[in-house]
Amino acid sequence: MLRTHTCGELTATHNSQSATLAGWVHTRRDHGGVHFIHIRDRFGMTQVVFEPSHDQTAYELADNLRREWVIQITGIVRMRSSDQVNQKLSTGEIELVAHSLKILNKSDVPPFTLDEWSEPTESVRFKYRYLDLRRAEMQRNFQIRHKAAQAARAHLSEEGFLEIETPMLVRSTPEGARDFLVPSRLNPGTCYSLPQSPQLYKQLLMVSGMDRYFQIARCMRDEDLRSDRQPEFTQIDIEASFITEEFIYGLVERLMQRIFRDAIGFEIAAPFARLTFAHAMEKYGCDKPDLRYGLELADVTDIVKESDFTVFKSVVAKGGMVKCINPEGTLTKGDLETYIEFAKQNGAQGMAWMKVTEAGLESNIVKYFSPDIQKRLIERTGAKPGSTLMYIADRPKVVNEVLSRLRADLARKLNLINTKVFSFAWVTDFPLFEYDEKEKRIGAAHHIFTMPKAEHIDLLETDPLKVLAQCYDLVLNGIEIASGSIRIHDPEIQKRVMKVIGVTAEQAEKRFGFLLEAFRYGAPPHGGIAPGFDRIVALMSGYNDIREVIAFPKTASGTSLLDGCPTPAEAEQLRELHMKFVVQ
RNA sequence: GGGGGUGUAGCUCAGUUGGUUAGAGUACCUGCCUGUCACGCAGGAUGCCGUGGGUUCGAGCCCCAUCACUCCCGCCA
Repeated sequence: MLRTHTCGELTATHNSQSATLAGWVHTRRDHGGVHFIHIRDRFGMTQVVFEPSHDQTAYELADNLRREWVIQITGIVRMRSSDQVNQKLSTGEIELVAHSLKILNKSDVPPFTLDEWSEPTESVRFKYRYLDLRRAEMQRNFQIRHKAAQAARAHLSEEGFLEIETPMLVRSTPEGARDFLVPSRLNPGTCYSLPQSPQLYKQLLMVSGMDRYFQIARCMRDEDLRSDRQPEFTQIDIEASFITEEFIYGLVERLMQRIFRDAIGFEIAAPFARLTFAHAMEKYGCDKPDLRYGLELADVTDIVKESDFTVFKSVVAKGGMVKCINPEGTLTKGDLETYIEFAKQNGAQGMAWMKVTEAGLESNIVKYFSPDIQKRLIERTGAKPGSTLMYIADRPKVVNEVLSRLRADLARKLNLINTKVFSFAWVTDFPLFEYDEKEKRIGAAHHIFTMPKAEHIDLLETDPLKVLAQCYDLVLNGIEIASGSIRIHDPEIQKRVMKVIGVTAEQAEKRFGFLLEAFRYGAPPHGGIAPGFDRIVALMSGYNDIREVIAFPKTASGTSLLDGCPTPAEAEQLRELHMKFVVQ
């Protein structure tokens, strides 16, 4: 061992003992007659003092030290006087008086400083990610990530789940996200694909009688990226047999409690709130509402259609709706102009507003609303004097989209978000199908193996868009962090569902034949869920950007600034793969 | 695929209406200093103003194109 202790370990209890530390030079302070340095490793920092009276050789050598050099120091632990204690360091009560210094490695001048005050941009951080990861903040993030993974493993094991690996080279499926393809050398003209998720394999494991499966699984999707979407990401993939939705809710609530407790010492309350999809859309305008604040939407379609305001009336006449939000807090004329612009940019025709005062409603359109209608509007919205009613009238899709964004923006602007809270909610009772307006046809809302609600199965043929699914999302602070469903294990129901979305038996056979065949050999009822590990760790650590908790992330265009991938393939590689690139 | 933002010293940024030699902080180098801990003080070095083209007597600044990073929409069953 090149050290006797770590850099975060020495305290008053080690006073007068000899110790050897190894680590990086974090800072140096040359006082002429005495040198100080902070030596840093993953575990902390310790102040080292070089005094000529203690060791002339080490003192002179220390003069050459530079930031990020790797050194080994042996010395005596000494108490600092009370006025010299550094409260910010765990080792701040002591310092190491060096009598031997060995330079293990030098360093070029780093491109950015690794202290807590400098904020290099992402491009620089990603290019030198190995240096970025030396920063205390990043070291903390990956400790949290590690603890979260360990907690998930331990908890699921304790609940009887088996961790089983599924293949990375899999069959391409046409549904869902775009696949990454891996050409096969041994089979000219064919490709594997990288898994978008272990979905089909975990269902096969249920047919195999594994009963309870989990995997901390890497998933790859060749889609455009966002700050919360990387081309490869990690899920805590879970599947279980002979269960109902309630089992998943309880399991995941206990799992989340364990992860948050073990990783960041935070106790989260369970059971989590539950909202149906319909309720979420009505009150929040989206299927992943942030419940850290209220600001609920109110549907006033039935009230305003009796007004004389033609803008609202004509929208209602065309089958549209009118909803409003009533933020309390001061909104200036300028703010309202900004929000009208905001609404237009998000697809609305405009935005109407009324100020609520002690005397009633005020705005340039109030004259079109009778006193009775005004009273009913105030009642419906529960609006208090000082708040502002902001209306969007349009097709339901537009109204909800615009108002849910407006809601999020208002909450931020009016400082309504308690950032110390983790607000979990289950969103349930999603529709099984959705109508694709572009393709003019019905498609699966989740995936085609999702089980309809038992009481809605007979609607499959008569009114498929009314069929609700045994399908659930877990939302944390307005971000979807898990999604799952009870699966169809009955071939008859599977056929009926596929018929609704227009998949023929032949097409199904071609795409998922191996799964459907497996299901003919006694598939148990089963279901599962897949919490997004990166998102959970990011939120626990206080970020919205999952790149802060991924060791070597890609840029928004899917490249790596660190190693420069993707790179052109060598002609020889392509020849072996029986491939030719045709680049325009 | 569409829209927005950014690009100036190693790093983070400022740069006015187009006008002389492009600045600051920090990092870096040198010197001084025996109690600092984001040490201090003094001095020094550091620029393809993303790239290419254009307008102009003159461009960091205006115009066009392009690249990179980034955010949003589409996309992500």
